[in-house]
Amino acid sequence: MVVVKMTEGVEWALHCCLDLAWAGDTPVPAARLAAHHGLPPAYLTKQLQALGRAGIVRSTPGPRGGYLLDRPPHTVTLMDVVAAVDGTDPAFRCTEIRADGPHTTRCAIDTAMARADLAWRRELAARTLADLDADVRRADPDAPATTRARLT
Amino acid sequence: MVVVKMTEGVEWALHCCLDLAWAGDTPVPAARLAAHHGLPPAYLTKQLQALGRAGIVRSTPGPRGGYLLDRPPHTVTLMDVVAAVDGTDPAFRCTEIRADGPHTTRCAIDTAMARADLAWRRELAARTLADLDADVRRADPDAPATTRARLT
DNA sequence: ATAAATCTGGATATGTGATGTCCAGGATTC
DNA sequence: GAATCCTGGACATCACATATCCAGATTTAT
Repeated sequence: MVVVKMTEGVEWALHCCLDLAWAGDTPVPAARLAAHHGLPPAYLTKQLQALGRAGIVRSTPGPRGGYLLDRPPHTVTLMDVVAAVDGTDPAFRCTEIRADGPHTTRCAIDTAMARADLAWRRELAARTLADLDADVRRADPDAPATTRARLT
Repeated sequence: MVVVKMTEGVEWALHCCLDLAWAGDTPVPAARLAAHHGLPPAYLTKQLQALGRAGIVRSTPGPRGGYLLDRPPHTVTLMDVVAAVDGTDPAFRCTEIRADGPHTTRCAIDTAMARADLAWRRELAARTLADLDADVRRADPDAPATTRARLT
């Protein structure tokens, strides 16, 4: 059992969420987002659909359609995005099944790993898209406007 | 790119470390450890060798040989074991390479992820084999002695 | 109405890395 | 010298992230 903490798809999804936050209420087609990041459109689509199912993003079909951020940036945590894309995988589960009788208590290793996993999630849940936006503006105040111009 | 992950090998390595702590100064052959957990011996060997290279475990060849824990349990953190088995992988690296000039500052997403990863590692570094031992004894005071008897 | 743009969701291919196996060599004990 | 056990590399296998494709549905624009 490999406990995967994060896939590349999360990184893309986060960048796109930030892009959509900057794009405001102008829908951005998946193809444009993909081109902006130099990503394969067909795969990015999957991440966007996952974000849609999680209620983070909304889509409108047809010409002038595309994706919109469906919640205020300060209400979308990084954990929300990770959960949407990588799934809300069960945390570390110790696979040990010793033949020493019924396990009444949880394996100590399992508990320790779950604690570390929780610390990781807590950190991700403590930061939102608005925080990322603030970080970017601090380093490069023009980035949001530039991105918006490129995407809309 | 899968960023941070944990392999099944870590779980096995941790169990074996605890087993060796209980076995005291009696060497335990890899084959016996594997049988005790119902694991493929040839693969467990790899984890044990990794632990050896990290200085967590020591081995003696020949009859009556096997593996020994090479450090006091309270000096071996879970992070040590994870690093030994899964490698000290570089933390999350944002792969984004936009064509908008040289990146002087680190990507905001990268920073946020690194922070979460650090929280995870810190939690693992805060717990040692001795802590696990204490947890197990609290739940089942006989477990260490039982395991020791089975392995030596 | 018709055409164009865009999303939806499933089927499927590809590639990487974890998992698992095997073997020839060397060290140690008896 | 024989048996036990570790070492390290080469190799096979398998799961899953990554990537692609396509037939349908939905909306906008003319």
